[in-house]
Amino acid sequence: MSEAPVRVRFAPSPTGQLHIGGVRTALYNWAFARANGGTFILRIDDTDPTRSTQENIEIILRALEWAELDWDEGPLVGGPFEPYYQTKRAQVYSNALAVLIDSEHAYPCFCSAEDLASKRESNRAAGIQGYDRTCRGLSPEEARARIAAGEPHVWRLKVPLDHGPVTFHDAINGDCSFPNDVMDDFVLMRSDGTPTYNFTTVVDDADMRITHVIRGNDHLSNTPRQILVYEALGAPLPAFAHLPMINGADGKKLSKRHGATSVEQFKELGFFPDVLVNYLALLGWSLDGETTLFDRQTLCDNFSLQRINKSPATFDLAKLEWMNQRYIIELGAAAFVDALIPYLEESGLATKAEVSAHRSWFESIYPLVAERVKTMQDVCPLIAFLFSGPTVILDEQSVSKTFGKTDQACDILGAALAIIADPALNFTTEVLHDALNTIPEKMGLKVRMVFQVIRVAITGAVVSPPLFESMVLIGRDDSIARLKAAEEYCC
RNA sequence: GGCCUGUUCGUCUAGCGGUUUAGGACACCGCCCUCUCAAGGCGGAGAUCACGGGUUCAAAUCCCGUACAGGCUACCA
Repeated sequence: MSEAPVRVRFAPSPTGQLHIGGVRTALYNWAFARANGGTFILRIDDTDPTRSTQENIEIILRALEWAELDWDEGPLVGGPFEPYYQTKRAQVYSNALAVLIDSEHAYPCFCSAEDLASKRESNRAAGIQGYDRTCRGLSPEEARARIAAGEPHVWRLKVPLDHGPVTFHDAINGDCSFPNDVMDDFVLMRSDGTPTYNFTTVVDDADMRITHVIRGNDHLSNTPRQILVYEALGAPLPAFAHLPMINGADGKKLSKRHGATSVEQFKELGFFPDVLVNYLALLGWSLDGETTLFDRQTLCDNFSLQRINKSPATFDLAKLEWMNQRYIIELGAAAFVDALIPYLEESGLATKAEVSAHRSWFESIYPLVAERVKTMQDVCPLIAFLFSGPTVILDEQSVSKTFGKTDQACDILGAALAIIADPALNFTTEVLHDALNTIPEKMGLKVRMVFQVIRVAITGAVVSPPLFESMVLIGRDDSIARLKAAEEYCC
C-alpha cells in the first residue's frame, strides 16, 4: 500500500431524488476517503439532457448535506478540477475525443438511430452483438467529406479487434473477465455533440485523478468498456469496487412501490442522519459481525473495502426504526427538543418562540416519550394532549374500555378530584403517585382499572405517557378541569 | 438470446478447509418488571449454509454443473 493518496468520488446523475442506494454509495466513498485520509469528491453527472434537472441537483446537494457526508471537492466548495458539473466540462470531453481521433481510437459513424434499431434484430440473429461496425471501414477521406457536408454523425470507440478478454481486479468481486468480442464500438459522442456516460466517466475520473472507483454493482458490466477507454486514452486504471445492490422487501429492485426510498423522505419521517448512516453502513458491510450500533467516527476508523460483501441486501425499515429509537433514547433532552421544533410547528402544537420561552418545560417531555417513539414523527401525536388546555378530546374506544366498563368510573373520578383539588397537596409526581394510590385500596378496586379511568380523563386515551408525570406537565388547574369534564361525561 | 454477478435463520449479517451441536442483531413468541404503552431483564423458536455432483482424512468455506434472482447488452446513467 504505497500508492498515491486516495481520491474517490460520488457521481450522481440528477435524474431524480437521491435514493437509498445512492446515499449508500456516497457513504461508502466518503467513509473510505475518511478511513484513508483521502479526498472525497462530488461530481454531478448530468449528461443526460432529457432527464437531468437543476431542481434535482439541489435536492441531492441538500440530501448529502443533511446526511453530513461532506465533500472535499465539488459543487459549492470548488476544488482544483473545477467545474464539477459534467455539462460544464464540454471542452474537456472534446479535447479527449480529439486525442482519440488523432490516435485513431475513435471514428465517426453516420448510421442513424432508426437504421440501427431496424438492423438490431437481424444482426442479433446473425450473432452480432451491438453495433455492426458498418462505418468503421469508411476511408478517412469519405468520413471527412461527409462530416464537411454536415451529415449527422456520432463518434464511436474503435475497440481493438485483437484485444484479449478485458480482465481487472475488483476489490469486492475479485478477478473479473469479459470476452472482448462482446464489446461493441459504443458511442462516445452523440450526434448533438454531447458525450455519453461511459466516455465522460472515464475522462473525468482520469482527469480528476480518481484512485478508487466505488459504485453500484449495476456498473460492473460497464467497467470493461470503460477500461477500453482508459487504454485508448493511455490513462492509468483506478482500482474498482462494485457494491452489492439494495432491494425492497420483495427482493426486487428498490422503488417507490416499497415506500420511502429517498433521503428527503427519511428526513421527513423523523429519522436522524446518524441513524441512516449507521443503518446504511451495515447494508453490505459489517464492523465485526457483532456490533450494530456505532457512530461515524467508528465507521471512519474501521471502514474497509475488504469487509464489504457481494450479495445484494434487502432494505428493512423495522431495523432502521429500532436504531432510530435507540438513538433517541441516547439523545438527551436538549438535542431532542431542538429536533422536535419543526414537528411541533408543523402540527401546530407550538412555535419555535414558545419552545424557547418554556425550554425546561419542553425538555421535561423528553424522558416521558424517548423510549416510546421510533421516529420524531411519532412524538407529536403522543404529546398532543399536553397542549389542549382544560379539556381534552376523549378517544371513543378508550372511553368505552374504561368509563363504559365500570359503573364506578364516576366515583373514581370524584375521589381523584378530591385528592388533587386539595391545595395542601404538593403537585409532584411522587406525591401524586402516593396520594392517588390510596384510591384502589379504599374502593376495593384494581389499581390498573383506577388509573386507566384517570388516564383517559387526563390524556384522552388508554395509551399514553406516564400518568403522574403528565399531570404535572399539564398542571394542577388543567388536571382538575379535565377530571371535572370527564365526571360530567360519565356521571 | 449473449455476456457478467450473486445465493448462510423472515431480514441485516459473522464465517475466509478442521476451534461450528453455524455466532450476533432486527422482527417474532413466552415469562418477569409495571398506572397504560413502551423501554428493560430473562428465555424460546427460527438456517440440513439454493440444489446436484466432485476435490479432500475433513467443505458453509475449493472446483464444476443446475435452478432462481439481479445487472449489462441505448445516440440512459
